[in-house]
Formats: sequence, structure tokens, C-alpha cells
Amino acid sequence: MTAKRQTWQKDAVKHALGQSTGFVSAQDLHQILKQHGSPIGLATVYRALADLAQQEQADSLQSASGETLFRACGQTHHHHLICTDCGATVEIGAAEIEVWANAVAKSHGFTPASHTIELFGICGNCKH
Amino acid sequence: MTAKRQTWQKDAVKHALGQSTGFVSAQDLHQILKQHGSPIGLATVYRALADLAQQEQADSLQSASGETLFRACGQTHHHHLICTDCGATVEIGAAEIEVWANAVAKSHGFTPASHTIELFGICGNCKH
DNA sequence: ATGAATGCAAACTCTTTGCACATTG
DNA sequence: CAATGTGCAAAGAGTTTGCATTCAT
Repeated sequence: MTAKRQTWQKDAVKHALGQSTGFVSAQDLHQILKQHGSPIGLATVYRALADLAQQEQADSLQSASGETLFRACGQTHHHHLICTDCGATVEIGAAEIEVWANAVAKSHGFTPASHTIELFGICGNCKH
Repeated sequence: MTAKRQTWQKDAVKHALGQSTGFVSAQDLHQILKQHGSPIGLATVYRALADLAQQEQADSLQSASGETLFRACGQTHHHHLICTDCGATVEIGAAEIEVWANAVAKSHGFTPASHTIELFGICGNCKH
């Protein structure tokens, strides 16, 4: 059978993913790991992330720029409010919206799975 | 100044996009157009789509495989409920969510601008 | 020992861009 | 006419893969 081996690389990727807030790209993770001294390869990061996603220990989604972003599962589910001027992001936890999303999906005969919500605007600082 | 010119290429892309059901990638459109005899270039399709998206005459989103998908869109502001299995999409108009989005942005000191909401799930047909 | 995992670099796919030429207004 | 749009091909960005080597079991 498939005997998964435990390597420090996989642990490093998993840990770095867990430390990150929100979504991170494979390349970001690779950068972070190297900055912490790991001589890990980019391809390995991609492979480790694919494994984690397959084992459902990580969520993945596509960013607007075409990157695949990953997030450790088990974190509180939240969304982002992003300043289109300076790029600042605020995390939004919104139980009401989760409920709404599920209700909408069901009303159309869908089995709710996931959703992406991103709000854009101009933050207080940039308004001045 | 910048005077947009009308070319048969832009019309062709717009028309092909309008004819398509659901979302299509730029490459798909290019294929379709060529199959219909248009000697249009791929880069031109990308440029035309970027224009349409900017003029808000087209919606765009990222597919799971990393492609950017486009779809002609009417005037009404709406979001999508997408089947992760067959790709079927349902348009959702949700006034309540617009209100919520603006309220959240304001509560964080942001001036509301826009937002993206995508719901994913499995549709009735694919459930069986 | 033995084969799965890694690292490197080449290959791939999708998208963007530079530049000469055709076209529009 | 002036300059915007197009087409081509080369360049970029992100991701995957082939292969020899390393390493967990």
C-alpha cells in the first residue's frame, strides 16, 4: 500500500501553514520557510500542500491573480475586508453570512460546500 | 484622449461570450471563434475580455484549474452559486447581502466599494 | 535494503507584453 | 493622418514532472 513517510519537510510546511493567518500561496510558504532557514525546495512545498489538501487538512482556493492559496483547516472560518488603496486586510467573522450562504444553496437544491466572500473598500487611513 | 475604437474582433468576442452558456475561458472563446472562421488572435481575445470585464459587461472568476473564466453579464448586480461537480451556475440576487456588506465595511471604518461572493456546493443532479 | 520523498531544472499551461503593421475615426 | 488595435512570437508567472539521489522505515 501507500506508506506515507514522515519527513521534516512535510512537518515544516504543515507548521508554517498553521502559523499563517488566512490564506497563503505555495510560493509565499516557500519564502517563509527559506527565511526561517529551511533549505526546502519549491516543488516539495507544492507536493506537501497537495498532500495536505487531499487529506483535507488544508483548504485551497484560487486568488484573483491566479495563484492557488492554501489555509490550514480547523481555523475559524472567516472572510476578508480589503482596502483597495493600501492593501490592508481585516478579517471578518460572520456567522450570519454562513447561515445565509447555506440557506441560499439549499433553496436552489444544492448541498452547501463552501464559499468565498471578499469585501473591498477604502480604509480609514486612506480616506484622508 | 483615449478613444475606444470599434473593431470586428471586439464584437466577435462579445458576441461569442453572449452565445455561451455559463462560464468560458479565454482560450475556449479563442477556439470557438477560430472554429467559426475568425482569424482572431489569442492575445486579442484576452485584451477584449479584459476590456469587457473592466466595463462590467462581463464577470470573471477563477476556475479550480487556474484558468480565468468569463461570462457575459447583464446590468443587475448578482453573485453565483456554482456546482463544484458539473459546473452549473445559478445567479443569486441578494439585496440583504449588499446591505450586510456595506454595514460590515462601515463598521471597520471602510468606505464600501465592491465585493465578491461565490457559493460552492453540489447541485441536485450531481447529488445522485 | 528498498522504494517513497526530495531537489533541481526543464517542461507546461495560461496570460501578458513588445513591436511592426493594419485600421479606425 | 495620427494613434489605437491587432497579430505574432517571445517573455512571465505559477505549477508540474522526470530523474538521480537521499532517507525513513
